[in-house]
Amino acid sequence: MDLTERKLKILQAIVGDFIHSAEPVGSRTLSKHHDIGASAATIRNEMSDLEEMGYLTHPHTSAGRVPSDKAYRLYVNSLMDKYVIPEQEKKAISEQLVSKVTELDKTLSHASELLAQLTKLTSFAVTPAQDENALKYINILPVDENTAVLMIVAENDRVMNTAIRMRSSYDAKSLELLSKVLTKNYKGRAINSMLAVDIISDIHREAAPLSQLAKEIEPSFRNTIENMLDVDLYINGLENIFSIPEYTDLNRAKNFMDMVGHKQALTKLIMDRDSGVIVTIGGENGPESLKESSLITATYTVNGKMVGKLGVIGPTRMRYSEITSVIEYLTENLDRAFRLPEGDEDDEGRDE
Amino acid sequence: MDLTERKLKILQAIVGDFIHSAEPVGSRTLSKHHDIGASAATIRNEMSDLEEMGYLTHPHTSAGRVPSDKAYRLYVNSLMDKYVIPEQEKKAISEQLVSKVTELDKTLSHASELLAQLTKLTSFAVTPAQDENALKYINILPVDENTAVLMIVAENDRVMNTAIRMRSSYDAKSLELLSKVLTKNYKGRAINSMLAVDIISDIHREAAPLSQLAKEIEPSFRNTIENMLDVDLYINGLENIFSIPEYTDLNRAKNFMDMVGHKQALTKLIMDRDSGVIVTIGGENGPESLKESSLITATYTVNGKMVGKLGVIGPTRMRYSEITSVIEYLTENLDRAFRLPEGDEDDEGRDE
DNA sequence: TGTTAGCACTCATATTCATCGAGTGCTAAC
DNA sequence: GTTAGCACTCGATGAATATGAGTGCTAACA
Repeated sequence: MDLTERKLKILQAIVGDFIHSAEPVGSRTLSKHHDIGASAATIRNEMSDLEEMGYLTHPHTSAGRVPSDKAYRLYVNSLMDKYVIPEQEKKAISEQLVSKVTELDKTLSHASELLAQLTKLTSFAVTPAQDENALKYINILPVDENTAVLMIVAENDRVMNTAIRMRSSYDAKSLELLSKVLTKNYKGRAINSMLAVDIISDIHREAAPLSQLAKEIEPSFRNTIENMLDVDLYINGLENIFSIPEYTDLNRAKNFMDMVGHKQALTKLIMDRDSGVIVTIGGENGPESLKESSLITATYTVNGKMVGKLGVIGPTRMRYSEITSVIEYLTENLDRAFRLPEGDEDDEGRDE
Repeated sequence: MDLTERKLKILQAIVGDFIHSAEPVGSRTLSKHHDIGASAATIRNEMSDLEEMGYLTHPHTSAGRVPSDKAYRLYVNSLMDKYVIPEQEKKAISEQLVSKVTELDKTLSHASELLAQLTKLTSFAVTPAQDENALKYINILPVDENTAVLMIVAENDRVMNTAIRMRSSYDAKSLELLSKVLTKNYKGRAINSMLAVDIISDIHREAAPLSQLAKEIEPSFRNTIENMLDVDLYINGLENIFSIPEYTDLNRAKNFMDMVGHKQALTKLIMDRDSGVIVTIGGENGPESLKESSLITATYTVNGKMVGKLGVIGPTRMRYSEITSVIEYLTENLDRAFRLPEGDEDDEGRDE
């Protein structure tokens, strides 16, 4: 069976109506409210065909039709109109996101809030993954008699540090030397590759007198690397799901919260997605807990290098057109906010 | 009217029953299940008195009695039995909380998770406020030609830093000098008092040649101080409220999520509470959004100095005895986990 | 051959009504 | 002061019924 022009028109009308009403769509309503150019009876026949083809389902015999994941997919790919964001909303978004690059975390958390507010869904944002980032600088600084601070700077100037309580007394010169050796050794290496490094033997081989110190530093070093690799996940707008008919069923609401509560799993899921604005619908998401939800994510970049994600999660019946547009516009603004003001550097990722 | 022995007994029975059943308690049920030593009719009379005194209410004429906030308060203060935590649960808690002081954030977030799981309520934890903490060390390190890192260490060895993109070229000597002057000037000052400091004029007065540099550093300095003063709020167990009868009403659930979603307000509310295990019931909480909830918070200390809070939030009908015990035990363990292993320092706060 | 009107049938939802029972408050007797 | 007895209240439960949007099928039509 073919997807004729008319079938597409009907499908589009059904998806569009259902997205706004959350009510199964019947043939008569459709013929009245849309200019299909066919009677209710004809539409009924077409609907029956569409159901056979897997685009529609039937909650029960005497109810109207409801789009399947497959229908939403078709809708998103080719049926939906492009949503045009009103100028005043654009302006509001832009104004909210003016920021300094040093406050990445706050800006991001703010962007997530904004997204929840704009879409009236649950939104999230993850800080950029540092995995592939290169180490740039390692320094261990004496602070007082028994404290030093280990500081690791990545190529993108993200800094992470840990205070170290020194067991034995130490001398500043050794620390300085150790810092130099460490920087020399590991500068340029990807941060995630550092977990596999055995700094104790490396130092032992190269600068045996520093061995003891290296041993003492090692756990903190490892720790700091791990912390650098961690990303944060911000979630906002959980309360919004209560205004969505799909979640008036307590069980559904609970499942939703349960799923969102598993931050680790959610973070991984989000990070593993492709770049750009990506829509996944119901079953396409994989995990059982997301069978009735859709995810829309987008990628933002910091200074053209670090890459993070943000997006929304909601029922499969979602205002796809509007939301993809908003997310896209939001990330464009984030990219701009996260671009270095001037003093660029020896890298790609400059396009304006 | 007096709270006779019998009235107290009845009140205790009602609160105890209601906490577990969530159903209004009637006189007959009470006389059957508890050894009050009076008939249902007598109990009825007493209940009527208790209602008049404000300890009980009536959802409707023909329903049993429900405790008021005032009753819960009396119950918490003097009626409830002390809950004894089973040894095996104690062991489980202790094992979960072994930690290193360097990973305060992770341990805390973990403690919050654990608390949600143990209480089957919504839990939260805030990182310690740094307001009163003293500055110990300021350093601005050259990283490469156009980047430096500003690092501020507090007396308790919490470190915060920001990468600074230098506008003009700078020389390492000046940075070092500036660091020294800054440290000398501000060492020992409370972090929150630093927001009022005008480092530009201070430097101008003391070391005029560094003025230009100070100007360049200033925004980052301010920023870093602000970041140090920020606390994080972890929330867990949001999904738990769906198993609580009080929140099967969608509206209540939404209000709850709304309230928890206002993280700033919630953080402030938590931080402003007194030390120790504190219970506030319904209207005692202040804000309208918490009129039907109770909060239990406790204080943990890091190395006897920094002080943070954690706790749970749930319906006023809460297992107060069990939960206060669990929170108390948990914070004791946290205190232990956050105590420095050895090499103590020149300070108070050592008690074991 | 595709389209349409007509009609019987389905089934979730809303409404009404009676019943049930836990609980109260009051009275009168102990 | 305590208790038994009793009328009364009122939410909850459940059966019976009506409603109506919607379907699928058939037969007529262009």
